Amino acid sequence: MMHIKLANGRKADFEVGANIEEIGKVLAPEQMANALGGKIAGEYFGLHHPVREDAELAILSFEDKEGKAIFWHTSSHIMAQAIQHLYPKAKFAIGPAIEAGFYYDIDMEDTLNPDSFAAIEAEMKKIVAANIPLERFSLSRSEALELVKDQPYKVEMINDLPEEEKLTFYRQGDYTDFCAGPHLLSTGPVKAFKLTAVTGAYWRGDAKNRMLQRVYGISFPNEEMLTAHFEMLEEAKRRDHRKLGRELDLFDIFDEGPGFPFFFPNGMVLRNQLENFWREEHRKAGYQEIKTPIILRRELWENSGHWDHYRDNMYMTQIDNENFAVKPMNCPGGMLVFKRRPTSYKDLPIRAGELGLVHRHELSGALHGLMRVRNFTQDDAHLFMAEEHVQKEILDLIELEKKFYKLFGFEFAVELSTRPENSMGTDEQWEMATSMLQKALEASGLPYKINPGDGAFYGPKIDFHLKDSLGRTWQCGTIQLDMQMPERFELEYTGADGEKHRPIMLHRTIFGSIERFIGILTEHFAGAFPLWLCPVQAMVIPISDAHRDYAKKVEEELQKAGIRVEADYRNEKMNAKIRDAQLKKIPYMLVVGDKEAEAGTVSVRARNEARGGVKDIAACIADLEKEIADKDLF
RNA sequence: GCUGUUAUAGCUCAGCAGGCAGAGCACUUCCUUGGUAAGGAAGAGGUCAGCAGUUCGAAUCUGCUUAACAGCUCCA
Repeated sequence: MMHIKLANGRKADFEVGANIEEIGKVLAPEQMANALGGKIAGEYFGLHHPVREDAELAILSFEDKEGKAIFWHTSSHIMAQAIQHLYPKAKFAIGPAIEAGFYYDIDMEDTLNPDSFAAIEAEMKKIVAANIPLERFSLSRSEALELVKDQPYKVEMINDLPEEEKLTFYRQGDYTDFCAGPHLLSTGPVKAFKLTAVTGAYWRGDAKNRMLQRVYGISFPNEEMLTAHFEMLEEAKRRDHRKLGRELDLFDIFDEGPGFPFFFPNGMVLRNQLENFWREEHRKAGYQEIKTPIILRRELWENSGHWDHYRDNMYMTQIDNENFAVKPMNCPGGMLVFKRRPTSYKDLPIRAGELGLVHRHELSGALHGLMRVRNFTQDDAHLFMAEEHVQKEILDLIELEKKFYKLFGFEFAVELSTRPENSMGTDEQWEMATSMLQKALEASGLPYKINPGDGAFYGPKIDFHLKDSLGRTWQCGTIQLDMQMPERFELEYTGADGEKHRPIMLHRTIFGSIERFIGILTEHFAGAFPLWLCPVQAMVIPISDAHRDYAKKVEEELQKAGIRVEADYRNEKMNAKIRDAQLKKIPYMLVVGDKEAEAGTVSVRARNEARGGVKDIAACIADLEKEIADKDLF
């Protein structure tokens, strides 16, 4: 016998080997109608799973992340079965659950497109209606290879597994898949589903391999949830920074410059506010500011290692028959600034910030609004220090990053990226640099995960990732520890001992790229920026032409106080002016008519309708100034 | 770069299956002078992304190029 305790506190003894479904029926019968699987010691399983020892068990439903994964994984098998029925020659690769939905990678001659979906969905509907049970079984390697002999990708996967690995299969009717699971007990619960896209994806994620067809889908236990999901996607589309950038006249990208964004007057206000704030915070944190050229001689890039490791992404040019390159990173210029004169240990740490415009030749298919462009401004800084400074400097940096993200209300995920394949330096240097970053991360208490092989070619890094409106994450902040550049550029400082020493260098960004950050910011606030960032902070709305002069007076008073104000003198009804200001997401509308003109007041309407009332002009200015100074998030 | 989809007015889109290019919003002018999300009328605006081809005739069919979107790869 074994002892099972449930999350609801109930417990009982069971025969060893009783499965999760049987246990659940005894201990939590009321949950079993919606049960999809179970979780034991952090691992999740299907209801099939036999339990063999004492355990604490949680029953999983669609509400749980793991429950969704089980549901979607089975949905992917249902789709694969339908595709097998319609395209018997299809070769199947992998078909997992993802953060929202599932996909299956398939290799076949027929090319699928969105018009193919209706037939596949109809076939899936039959499979769901038949409520086919899923059966789990294990095979020896030779039996397994015999079973999948017509499926080359499955053969390759089996051959790549270690000899002793248990090979499990799931069978549902006429479809059998080599698969670790877990899965639902049958196909019936997948009541509502939709195929969403078909795209190309390289086998095993390697661009050198064959490209397979990846069919994406999403599924839910009922139609209402499916509808709600697509409504949520519609809402996300309304927040898309590319759309809002055009609508709010902030920025855009034209055919004339793919990946090279334009900023319009409204966008420049936003951008300058961010840069002003950045400068202020960095002054307080002991930074200097520099600016280095965007075109520099080829030899510099050879020296820095960019020529060997980054050449494909660099734009080249010639000046007077000599070779130059447009900078893809700011560091080499920063090195020259450090080297311009001898440095004493007393000067360290030196923190040199640069809002540096870099150009990188990104692949055309990778471009994405402001999030992925070919020229962008990094809020870069290079910190030069002795080894004893390193821990404190990294910790201070982590605090500075947190301060920035907290101000905007961003959630962020932290990763520690380690040595990539194509990189410079010795193993010893990399280990040392990585452990210094990791030590600081541990001390900071921030949760993080390791991202193996994703470091820069010159050193490991701590990355800060922010989410866009669809939940896609983008790297923004980064803290990189570099032991290569100081060596390559022979940087040194004179120590207290009179000897020359090599400084350690940190590269870092907070916004990452101002462009990307503005993209994230736009989606995060759905274009309704906090007051201090708004291109237009207040719109004066005269009710009729008779109030034009008073409106002008209000406009001028606010302008004198440094508030970004406009007035709408168009020959339109007040309602129309309010509507337009509201659509432009202007935070405050100051309506003025006879009453206000007489009393010297304004009638304040807030875009979020949370604040308002009739105020003296002076009181209105004071309130706006306070909110601007507080950088209040409402 | 790769796979799939797409490209019609500043924006959002219609134009069924080849036969004289359309709507709403925005813009200009006129009328209207109004109290918290759209007052009315008229006007102007397009080499249907570009280049070839098929056809008596192409926005519509075919090919190539360019750009965008989704994903892969890559990255801030």
